[in-house]
Amino acid sequence: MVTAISNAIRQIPRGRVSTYGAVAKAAGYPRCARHVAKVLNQVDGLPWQRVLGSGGRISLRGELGMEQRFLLESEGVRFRGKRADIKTFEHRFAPTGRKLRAVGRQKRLPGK
DNA sequence: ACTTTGACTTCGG
DNA sequence: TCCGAAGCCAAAG
Repeated sequence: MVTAISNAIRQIPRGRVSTYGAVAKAAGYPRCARHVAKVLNQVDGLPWQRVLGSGGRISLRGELGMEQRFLLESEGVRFRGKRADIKTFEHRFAPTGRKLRAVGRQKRLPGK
């Protein structure tokens, strides 16, 4: 799993970004956004700066956050205030037909 | 086997 | 738009 997620992250090309949730899903583990974060923190050699929170927000605080933003802008990713312009720069993962955990899970109770 | 741990996400206010 | 609460889930201790 750590491997699957790492691979997914490595697929994000320069000048593009993705989100924890999207990466998790692409790796075959929807709803495991937090694990993506953990992997980014543990495994090195990954383009960590290309993974953002939902909506293109940067989750890292302080210096690290600043650096992430700096690196992304260097790659050409533009920001709108606090968010990356995810609409135009989000990476679309190749459909690797991995079903693993993706199966059997339905949407949340419409209740509410 | 149980508890803690995340660079999360969505929703209501 | 910002904040807190609740939901989520595999890995590590």
